[in-house]
Amino acid sequence: MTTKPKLTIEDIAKAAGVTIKTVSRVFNNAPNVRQQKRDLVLGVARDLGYRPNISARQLASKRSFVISHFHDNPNTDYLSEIYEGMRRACSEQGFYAVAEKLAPQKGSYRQALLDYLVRFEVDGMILSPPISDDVAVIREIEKRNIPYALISPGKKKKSAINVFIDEKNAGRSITDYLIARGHDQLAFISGLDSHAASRQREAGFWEAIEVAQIPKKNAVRLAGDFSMQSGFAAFDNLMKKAPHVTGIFAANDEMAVGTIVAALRNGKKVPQDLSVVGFDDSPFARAMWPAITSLAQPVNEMAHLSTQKLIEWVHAEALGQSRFEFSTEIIIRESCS
Amino acid sequence: MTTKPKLTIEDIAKAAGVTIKTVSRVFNNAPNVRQQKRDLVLGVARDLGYRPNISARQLASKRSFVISHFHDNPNTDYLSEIYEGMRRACSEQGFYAVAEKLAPQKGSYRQALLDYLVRFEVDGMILSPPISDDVAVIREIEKRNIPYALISPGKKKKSAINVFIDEKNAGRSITDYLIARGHDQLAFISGLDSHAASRQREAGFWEAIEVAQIPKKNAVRLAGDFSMQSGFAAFDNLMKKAPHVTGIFAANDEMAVGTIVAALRNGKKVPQDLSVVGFDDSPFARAMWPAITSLAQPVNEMAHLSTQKLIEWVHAEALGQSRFEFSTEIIIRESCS
DNA sequence: CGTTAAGATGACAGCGTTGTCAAACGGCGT
DNA sequence: ACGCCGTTTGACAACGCTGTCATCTTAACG
Repeated sequence: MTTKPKLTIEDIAKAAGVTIKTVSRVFNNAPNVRQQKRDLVLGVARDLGYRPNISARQLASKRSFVISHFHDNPNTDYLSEIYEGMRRACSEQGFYAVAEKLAPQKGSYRQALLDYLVRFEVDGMILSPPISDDVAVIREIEKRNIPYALISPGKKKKSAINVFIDEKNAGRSITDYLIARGHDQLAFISGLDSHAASRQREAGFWEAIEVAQIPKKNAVRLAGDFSMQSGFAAFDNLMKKAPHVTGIFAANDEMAVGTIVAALRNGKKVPQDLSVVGFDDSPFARAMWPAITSLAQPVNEMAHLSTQKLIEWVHAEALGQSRFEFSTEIIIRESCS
Repeated sequence: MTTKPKLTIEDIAKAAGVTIKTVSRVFNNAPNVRQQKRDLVLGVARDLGYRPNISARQLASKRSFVISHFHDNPNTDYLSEIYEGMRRACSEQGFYAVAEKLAPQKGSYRQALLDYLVRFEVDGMILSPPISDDVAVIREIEKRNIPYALISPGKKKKSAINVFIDEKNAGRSITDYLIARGHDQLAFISGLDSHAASRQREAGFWEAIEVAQIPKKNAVRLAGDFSMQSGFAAFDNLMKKAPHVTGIFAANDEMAVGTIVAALRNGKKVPQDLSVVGFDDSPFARAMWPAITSLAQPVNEMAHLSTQKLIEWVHAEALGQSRFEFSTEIIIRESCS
C-alpha cells in the first residue's frame, strides 16, 4: 500500500526553484507573477499532481471556499439541477458547493439562516424561491456583507447577483402556443401565490388572452400549490366550473401530471379531448405518457452562472454586473392537440 | 455591523482557567480529563458560544471530517433521504456530509472514484446501489483503508458497515399481500438486473407464489428498468402476454406509476380492474391517484445509522458490528382491490 | 548611463487546532 | 513518610498555507 507522499506547496516551490509565496500566488491567480514563472509552476504542479490543501488555505486566508445554496423546495429534481450547476462552477475554482434546506418559522427563514451561520462559514450564498424573496433573510445577509445570488427572485436586488428568466413572457408564450393550436377555452392552474413566479406566469397567461382577443370569461383560474395532488383537484374543479375548457396551462409540471392523470381517470383522452402544458421541463414532463409540452428554463446553467459570478465577487470583493436574464424554450411534446 | 469577535480555543481556555490542550481534549471526547473539568469547559464554551474552527482541526489532525456518499441513482427522492440522514448524523458529530454522483466508465465506477479521491479527502464513504456492488470500487477503498458503509448491498462485506433490508422477504411479503387480497394471476415488473435488489425482490415474488401454491404459469415476469417509461411498456407487454393478470408487483414506485397511467389510458380502472403495488414508498406513491400501496424502507434511518457507525469507526480506528438489518413496512393505500 | 517607480519575488510571522512528550498530581502499598 | 505508577495536565512544535512588508528586478525615461 504505497502511501502517497502528500505534496505540499514547499515541494512544488523546490521543484520549480521559486519560493512558496510565488507558488501560492500562482494558485490564487494573484497578479504580479511573470507569465513564464506562472507556466513553470503550473507545469511542475501538474506533473507532480499537486493540489493545495484546502484546510490550510481556509485557515490562513480566513475564507471558507464554500458556496451554499439555501432552499426550501420539495422539488428534488430542481434542487439537483441547481446543485449540479453549482458543483461544476465550484470545482472549476477550487470552491465547495453545499446545499442546505431551511425550515421557515412564522413565515420567515431568518432564524433558520442565523442558526446555520452560527455553525458554518460561507463565502457566498445562493437563494432560490421562496427564500429568494424573504426580505428578513436578505437583510441579514446584507448586514454581514456576504456575497449572494438570487435565482428567480420576485424582486431583483441591486446589491445581489440576480439570475432569472422573464416569467411573465414565458407564461405568455406558452399560452400563445396553446392559442395558436386552436384553443380558445383556457384554464390556468396556479402555484403557490407566495411564489412570485406563479403570479408572473399567470400575468403572462392573461396577457396572451387579451392580445388574442379571447373573451375573459372563456378563461378560468384554478388555484393550485405546485403539487400533483392539487393538479387532481384542479381538474375536478374544472369539470365543475368550466367543463368546456380544452386548453390548460399548469404553472408547473407536477400539476400538469396530476391534471392529466385525473383526466384519464375520468375517461378523457389527452391530448384529444384536453390539451395540457406544463412549466419547468422536469423529468415528470419527459416521463409522462403522453409526454408533456413544457417550458424549459436552464436551471443548471443559471446556477452555474450565479456561482461563477459569486466566486468572482468573492475574489474581487466587489459586485460587477448584477442582472442576468436567461431565455426559455418551449419543449414540444405530445400533450397538446 | 458588530463583527463577531470569533472565539478561539484560547479564549475558552483562559475563561475556564485551563490550557488549550485540555479544551481540545474535551471537544474531542478524549480520555483522561476529569469529569469536573470537562463540565466546566463545556459550560464555558456553551456560554460563550464557542465552536472549534474546522479548518484548523483538519489541518492539525490530518482528518477531513467529511463523509461522502457516492451514488449513481437518478432517483432524487431516494438521494435526498440518504443525504438528510447523513446530514443529521454528521451535524451531531461535527462532521460534514457530501454527496457525489459518479459516472461509470466501461461498467465500473472505479475511475470516477479515483478521480474524486485525487481532488478530495474523505474520512469515510457511503455507497448505495449500484455502486455498493462494484467490486473494483470496493477494492480501491479497502486498499486505502478508508472506512465505508454499504447501503443495500447485494453482497455483504465483512470489512464494511452493511445496512440493509431483507429484500427477498420484503418482496415476499408484499406479494403475499396481493395474494391475500384474492389475486391469483400475477405479474412482476423487474428493475435493472444489475441491481441485486431487483433480483432479490423477484425471488420473494416467486417464493410467495410457490408457497401459495399458485401455478407458475399464472405468474409472469416483465422486464423493466426502474423508469416510469418501462412501466408503460410493461403494461403493453402485459396486455399481449397475459391480459388476465389482475395483480402487479412493480419493483419500484415509478414503474408502478407508469403501469397505472398506461392502464388508465387503456380504459382500465385501478384498483377495480387491476391492482398494483410498488416498492420504496416514494413521493410518487403518495402523490399518485390512486395512491399506491408500497413497501417502505427506512432509507433516512438507514443512512443515519450508517453515518453514525462510520464516524464511530473513524474515531475508534476499528470496525465494530458490521451488519444492521432494518425492517420494512407495507404502506397500504388505494391501488389494490 | 544613472535614476526612478512599478513590478516581481522573498522572508517570516501568523491562522486555530492537534500530536508528542514531558511534568505534575494523586492514590496505594509499605 | 516514601516510592511507585497510572492518570491528568501542560508546553510547544507542527500542520500547509496566505498576508504583510521588505527587498530585489526591470524597464522606461531623462
